[in-house]
Amino acid sequence: MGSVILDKSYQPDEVEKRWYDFWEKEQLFAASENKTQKTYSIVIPPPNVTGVLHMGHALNITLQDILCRYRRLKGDNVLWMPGTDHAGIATQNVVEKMLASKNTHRHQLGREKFIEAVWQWKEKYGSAIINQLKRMGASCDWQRERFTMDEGLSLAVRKVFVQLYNEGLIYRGKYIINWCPRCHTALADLEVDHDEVNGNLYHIRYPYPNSTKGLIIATTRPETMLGDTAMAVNPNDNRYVGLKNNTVILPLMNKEIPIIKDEYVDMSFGTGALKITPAHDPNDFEIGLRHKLPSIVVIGDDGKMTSEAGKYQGLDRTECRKAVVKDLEEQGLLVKIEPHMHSIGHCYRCKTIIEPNLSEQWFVKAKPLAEKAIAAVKSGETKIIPDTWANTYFDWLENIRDWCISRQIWWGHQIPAWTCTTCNELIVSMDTPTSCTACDSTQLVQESDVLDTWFSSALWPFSTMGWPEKTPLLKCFYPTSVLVTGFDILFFWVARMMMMGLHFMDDVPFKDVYVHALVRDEDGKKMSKSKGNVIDPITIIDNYGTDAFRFTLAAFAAQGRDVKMSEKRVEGYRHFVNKLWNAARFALMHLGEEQKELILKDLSLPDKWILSRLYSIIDSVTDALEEYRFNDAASTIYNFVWHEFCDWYLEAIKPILYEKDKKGCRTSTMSVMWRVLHDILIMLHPFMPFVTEEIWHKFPGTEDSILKTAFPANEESKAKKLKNKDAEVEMEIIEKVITGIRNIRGEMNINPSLSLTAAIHTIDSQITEIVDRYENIILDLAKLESLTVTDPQERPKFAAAAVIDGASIFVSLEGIIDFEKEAGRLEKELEKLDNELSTITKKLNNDSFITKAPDDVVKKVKKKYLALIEKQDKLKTNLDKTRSFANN
RNA sequence: GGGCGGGUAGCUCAGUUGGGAGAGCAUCGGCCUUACAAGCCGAGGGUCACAGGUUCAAGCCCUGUUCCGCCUACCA
Repeated sequence: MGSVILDKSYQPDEVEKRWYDFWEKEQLFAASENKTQKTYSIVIPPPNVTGVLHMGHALNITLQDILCRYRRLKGDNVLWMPGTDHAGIATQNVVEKMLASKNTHRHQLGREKFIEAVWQWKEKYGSAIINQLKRMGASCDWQRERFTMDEGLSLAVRKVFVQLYNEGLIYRGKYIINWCPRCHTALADLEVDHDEVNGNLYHIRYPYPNSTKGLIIATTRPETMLGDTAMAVNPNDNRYVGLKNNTVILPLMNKEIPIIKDEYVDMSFGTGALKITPAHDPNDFEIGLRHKLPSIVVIGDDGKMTSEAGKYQGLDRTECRKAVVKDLEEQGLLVKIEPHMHSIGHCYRCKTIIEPNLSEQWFVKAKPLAEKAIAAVKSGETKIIPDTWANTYFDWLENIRDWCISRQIWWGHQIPAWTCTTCNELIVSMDTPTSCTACDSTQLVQESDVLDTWFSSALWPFSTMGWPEKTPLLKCFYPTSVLVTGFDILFFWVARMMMMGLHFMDDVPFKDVYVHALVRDEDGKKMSKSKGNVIDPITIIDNYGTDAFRFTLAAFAAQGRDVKMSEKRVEGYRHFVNKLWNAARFALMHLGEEQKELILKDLSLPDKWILSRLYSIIDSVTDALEEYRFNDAASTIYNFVWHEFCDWYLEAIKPILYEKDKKGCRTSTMSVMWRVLHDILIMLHPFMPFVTEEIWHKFPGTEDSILKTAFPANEESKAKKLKNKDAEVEMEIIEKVITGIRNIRGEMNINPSLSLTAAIHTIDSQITEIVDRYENIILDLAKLESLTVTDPQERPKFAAAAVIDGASIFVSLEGIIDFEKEAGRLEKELEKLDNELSTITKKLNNDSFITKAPDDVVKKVKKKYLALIEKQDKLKTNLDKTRSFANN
């Protein structure tokens, strides 16, 4: 008897902590830097250091961990590089809030003190997310954990900046950028979320000088008119060809501004006249450049009107709009207000409405970098999976605009540029210069802006591996094998890593990009704090265990489809974890300590069958994982474990284990049970690391951690030998006999404890043989007292009949049979059969099907037809008999 | 405006070269059968969004319509 008795149900909490500590202590996740083995590497999408784990991380981490653990089991030298991102604006916001609660402000502290405070904050809270990743079971190489603000990574940032500047790919200039008045910084175009809002279209008359007549423009932003420096019409617009006036008066400001002609103006919109505000609209800015118009900044960095706005100075931009509209109305210049749907940009960090503002910023010239990034995916050097995302990737890169990389915040990599206050020379350098390169002055002031956080994360795949040094790590693991990420950062991060990787490493940063979906709530809505539909992964883990949670995520992670998460689903997979646990519990009750090899002598049919099935499952799971079909892999194992291994195999071998079946070889059967469960544990390990490790250690014939074992593979000729089609066919016959009998029991409401006798009528020698040989399996699983095989003869009267291919089974129900009920049951069967038969008959009566369909298809259909006819015949006979019995 | 994805059982979804419509959960009926009631056995339930087309054959391929979701864009 068995060596270890497991508890009746699996208790995850204690197990998880114990094994994670063990794995870390033994350094089982550590990558080796010598390149003798096949290598496999992934860099983690670094979570924000301020962040807490959400569902998106949970899915992302689970998928990466499945890949990493799978690859280790396959024998690869795996590096999973972990780390966090300094998340400039987000982190600064958090710390500023903290300061505000202490009634202070960053400007009160000063830059240096403030940055110090952020570092302190990071040290204190920055490990929260890392600990949460560990609770997910993430098998990262924690010794190598990186942070985007680490010294090494900061050096990489400076190096990249200086080189790009010297190559002319970074420049500084005064352009319209997206300004967040609340975060008080410029943002890249990508960092602006556009939302449709119900706004108004204000029609305003700009009078000609000394006239009450004038031109009418339409605008959604009347407050910007204070900064208008022209009015524009299309040169092809007939309405304005013979225009006498070439100026209008800007209302409220009482300033004469020119009427210019520019083809940009859309003649079909409104009156075809457009007001031009070069300092507050990107298009107007371009037009302003073309026509050498002055730019007047009327809205300041704080969102309030500047002194250029005259009497509106100091008003907030929203208040100013109201005031302007009111004044225009009073002066009779407001023609009308129309409701107008349009989209408005919001800051992606704080949701404040973005202000397009003229300001001096740093930019990356993106086009040349983008071209290489496009080519690498076109040529297949990097594969995007699912490939539908490649189109999105191309579309963005092909239309890319220059990337504004400077941010007016303090937390981040300060731009390595200095201005000489004496001669105004701009110096860009890796190291802090001591004197001006032009005039030798020592009066140098460093650029106060910091870089966009995504600038440093774009370097992540190589900066984490020690670049610009030529490290062994880079040699081993760059390019990385795959990047696993959500589509929401395809442009932010993936495309930019491609650009930087190709430029600085001269090679793609990853061979595959696996783009997974978003996790939504059970109604398919995006989870958000404001909606209150957020499910906290840690709560799920507390309640259901990490393994159940991970398996749920994997099982629902179908390519191209969002994951809808609900506790109920996790609960379902917790049952699966428990099922596995109990299968192991059962096995361990029988297995002895000494069990450690597969014995192939005297195998029973269930043994041959389950081994055959095991080896096809190994193939399917392997293929699915190689192709990132996580849900396929998960459901394949799930069905195998539950419905084949537990429902059929373990039940079928009970007669042998309990030595009721004298013909069985108990030793061999136990070895098969051992081997199949052994391989199941390994295959499930990437999905459910904790429970598999726990069982593994109680399992005979195993030593050390399950992480150190090998994934079952089919390279051996053994696999070929063990795949056994005959056994699968034979087992199917047994299953059908048993199911037929069970069906009768169920339909006739016969208590399972009641033992019955049954007879099988058949002339099929294969069925006869199998039923005879494996009688006790059938007796056991169908709860029969006896089963006799006979040639077709007079059917027993008090019996219910089940018809399968090639045989009728009569279950003796003497004294309990209800002929009416039995007739009803058979009629129902017959009806189903008739339906099937009619479609198949139609096919066979169709000449073109016979002539045009491939032979094997026709053959199959004919065979099916014959089988159905035979079945129909038997059912009819049985029905007739039953009816006649009923009437007697 | 452009692009992408989706509409299959009550719910969530699978369905890999076109050839017998599936799973889980939920529902109904029967069971504490010595691994598991977080379980076992059985059953019911679908015009595969709609309309055409190609084909011997369409959930799958083509065209159109419609509904939903997402991404993207400087029409004031």
